[in-house]
Amino acid sequence: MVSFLDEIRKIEKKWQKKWQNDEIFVANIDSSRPKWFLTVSYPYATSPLHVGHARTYGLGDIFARFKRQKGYNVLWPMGFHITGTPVLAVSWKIKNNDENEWKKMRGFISYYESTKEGIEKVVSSFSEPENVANYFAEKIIQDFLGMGYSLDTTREFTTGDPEYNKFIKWQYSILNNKGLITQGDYPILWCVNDKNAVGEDDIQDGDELNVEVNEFVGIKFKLDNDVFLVAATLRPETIFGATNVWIHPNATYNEISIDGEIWIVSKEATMKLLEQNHEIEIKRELKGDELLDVYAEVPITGRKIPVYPAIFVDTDHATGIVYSVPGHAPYDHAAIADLQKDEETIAKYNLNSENLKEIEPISLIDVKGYGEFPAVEICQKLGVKSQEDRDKLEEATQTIYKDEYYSGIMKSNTGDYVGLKVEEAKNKVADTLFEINLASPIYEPSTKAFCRCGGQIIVAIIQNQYFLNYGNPEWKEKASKALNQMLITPDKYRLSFENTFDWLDKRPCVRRRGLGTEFPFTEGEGWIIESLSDSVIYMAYYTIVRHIKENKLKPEQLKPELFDYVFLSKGNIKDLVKNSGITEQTINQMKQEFEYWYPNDLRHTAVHHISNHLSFAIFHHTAVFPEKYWLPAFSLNEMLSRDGEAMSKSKPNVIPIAQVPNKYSVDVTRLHLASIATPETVLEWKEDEVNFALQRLRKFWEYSLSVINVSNKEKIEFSFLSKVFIASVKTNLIKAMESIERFSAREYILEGYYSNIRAIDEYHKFAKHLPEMEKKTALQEVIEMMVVTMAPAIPHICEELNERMGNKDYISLKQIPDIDVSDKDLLYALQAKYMTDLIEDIDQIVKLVKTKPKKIHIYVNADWKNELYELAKTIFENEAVQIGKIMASAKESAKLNNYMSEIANEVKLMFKDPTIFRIETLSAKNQENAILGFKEFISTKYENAEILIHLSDRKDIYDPQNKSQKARPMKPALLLE
RNA sequence: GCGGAGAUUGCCGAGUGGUCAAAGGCGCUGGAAUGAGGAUCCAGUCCUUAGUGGUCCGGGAGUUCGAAUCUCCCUCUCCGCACCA
Repeated sequence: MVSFLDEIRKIEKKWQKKWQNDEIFVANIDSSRPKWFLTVSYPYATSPLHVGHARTYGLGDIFARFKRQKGYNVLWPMGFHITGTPVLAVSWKIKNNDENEWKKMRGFISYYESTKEGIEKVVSSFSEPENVANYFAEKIIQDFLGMGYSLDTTREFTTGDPEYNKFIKWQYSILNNKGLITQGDYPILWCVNDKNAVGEDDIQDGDELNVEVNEFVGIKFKLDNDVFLVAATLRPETIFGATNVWIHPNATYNEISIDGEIWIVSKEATMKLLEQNHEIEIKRELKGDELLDVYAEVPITGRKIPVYPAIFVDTDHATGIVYSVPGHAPYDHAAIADLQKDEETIAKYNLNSENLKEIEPISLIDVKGYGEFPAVEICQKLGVKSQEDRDKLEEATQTIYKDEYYSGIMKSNTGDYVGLKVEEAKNKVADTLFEINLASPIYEPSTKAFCRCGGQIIVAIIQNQYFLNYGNPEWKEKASKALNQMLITPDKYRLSFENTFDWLDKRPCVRRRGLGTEFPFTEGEGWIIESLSDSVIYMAYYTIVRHIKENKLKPEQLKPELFDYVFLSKGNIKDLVKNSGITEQTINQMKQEFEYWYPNDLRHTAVHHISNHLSFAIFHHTAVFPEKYWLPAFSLNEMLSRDGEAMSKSKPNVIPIAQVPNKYSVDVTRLHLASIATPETVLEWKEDEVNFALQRLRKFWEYSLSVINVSNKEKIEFSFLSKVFIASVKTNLIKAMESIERFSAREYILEGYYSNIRAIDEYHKFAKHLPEMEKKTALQEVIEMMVVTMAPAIPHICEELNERMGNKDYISLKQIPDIDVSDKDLLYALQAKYMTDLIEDIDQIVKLVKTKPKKIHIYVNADWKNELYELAKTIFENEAVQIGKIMASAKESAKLNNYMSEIANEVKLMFKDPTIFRIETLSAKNQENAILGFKEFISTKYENAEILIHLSDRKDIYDPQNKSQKARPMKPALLLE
């Protein structure tokens, strides 16, 4: 027997093939229909995609399909990102026989190749970067089509295409013309061996080390001979507590002439400074001990302090010279304490021991939780014995740094900075020092790190680096205006954009490494446009790429004037034809297509792009295009995790898209991914829960098949239960349609699909006694509505059902009709809810009494109670609920003032739970009708108990326990006998 | 560091001023079916009760006729910030 899974898997493949063969998702200009242009960010082609990506693309597909079925001419194209370093990194590692990379790639390729030889062959081919990109681009598209995505694949391109590079150059010429590109110095991580910039990829253990650039303040301590000892610090505010300077006695130092001054720094530091944009000449080399016991002048305070030896000084860290603040720096405290009792060293370097003994810590910061000298305190607390207790000293330093930074206040001995928080003082002191030219920035990596080539990593300053100036006020303002007009969904991400916009400033936009478009203003110098610039206006390129390919246009034909004309309507077509050699017809086609499709109506992507590419996309659109082409809407979703860890390409917890069709099923996975959580939550993938989607899909399939061939020749008059059923389904579908209009795919599926499956279940439960033909006809009506409305989510199964219903058209292209819900339908839906509650109540009591009732008396409330509830609802719609007010109003009501004593009691009850003033109620008559409609079901459910309905308004009803009094609208009273 | 988001019943995850004891799933318990298991189906799953009552949404205080939802404080968790994309 063929299992359901096998069957739908076959169906999925069948329809994908048909869609492709008939090219039903290829989009062309059609001015008779409104257009809708969707983009989902193109994937990076260095690995196969996984179900986490399928969450993002799957949502996009639901939107695209929905719009298509709502009468829009939908364009959803796909391209590939291959620029930047990743492709090269993969290739480099494969070429250099990096074991891990080989292993990783073998794993990836095994999704697609079945033989060992096949896998090896593909991986070996990755030594050529273009093979990496081409292979994965092809596989990713294959995976996408295998998920049933309704892509227009005729517009594929990669960011490495030479034609595309022309487009990016055009973008940069516009940005440059508008003055949005600026130049300046910029510190970067740099390998001394390669003489090149490095990224995380290039650093040994780069992902763990997390190396950053730190800016130290190199403070200049003047010696008598106008030479400066330069001590670098992250805490310039402690300058007021300096007691001495530390030098490593055995290390080698250089005296250098730098930018017109003479400095002494460690030999290693000299080498680093050479890369940091200075004029440097090395005068001489000297040993540390040559500098001991001389005096240096502290900037700002002007005090003279001695130079002492310390072995904790690391000459490969910053300048290799340290100024000592024993009151607030644990290392300094430990070192000075060591030295003061170290007669041997004092003698060895012939230090003036009286002066040395006089050195006392200086207190300059008030810190909560500490006394005068925090460093001394913490060293005692942690039991630091000497400057060689490195671990403890590290810990002490971290703790003090944090505590002083957040809660420290500058003391009275700190000149202009008295009373400032350390957080502020730190920068102010640094600024002052820079101003009076007694300090200079020194850059150093946050951690010692080495390049994969073995070279040390330092910080270099790139001069005249190019930046995109997102800080440009006019640009920012324009972008903010664009943002304010946009739809962002879920809306909570709007704030993230606003914050990003706030801090966005200059961003370096050229790179030394990686694939990409050559930077047009420094041709031949080896500068590449940074790769995010490839991803900000490329949506426009989709509209024209087909014409470039079909007409085999050459890159050199794609002159800036062409793009100016097509995108901005600038220039003269005759000249353009002459200059480019492209026909007038082709140029006009490109222009028309752009103008037809643009703007990009919705861009859907994962949230982690907010702070970069999505924000940049807004910026660049405002810079390049006129307002009518700005981006109107973004929709976002979070990522996917498994076992609590983000599913990411480099981890073993991934489920590749390639395995979805056979491991699960496409429609099941689509349904699950879109409905299990709202887009803004990180979704945890659980196998067990996928199964739920499968069961529901099967149920839908079976229900559908059971009515597919039903043909009802005579018109069937639906009974109450059937009407209620159809009304509930319609109400659910209306909610579903409203949801998907807002791009809430989860609600759409929950309401339109899961709720309706449940409604069908319920109907079958309640309507057992109805004639078969009526049940089938009602179900058929419902299934027909569901097949067309749910096709965007589960297109394959819906196509199949549509076909089996005898239709020749594609459900993927079929219009979703407007669903009418009449007042009558709303009433039915309310009655259904009323009955669900009532049956639950009966159930509850039956369980409590533990005997089987022979008679079930249902007491429907007196009419005046509805009147009272309605009155309360009106009065308290917008104001505080008060008992006196309702009594007074009731008294004035002709209908109610006869019942004032009962009302007094009722109102008291009502006030126990003021929420009661909000509910929708049913009149006694409508309650009765509902109960009558369900009477047979209830009776059967309780083993043919007799159902008796009593209207409390009637005089001589059977009511031995006076239950009728307790009946409330929507809550009838019960008596079981 | 800078900036942001969040904490819901055994777990995941909806709900963001009013039928909210709080959807749905998972798990668990019982039943149906079965050679057994799995899968499936049905029912139950805070406490109490011939019902319409109590307690509850990280902890504490407050606003309101009414708070999971709003405000303040506290505790904890997560995310983004690169010559990565």
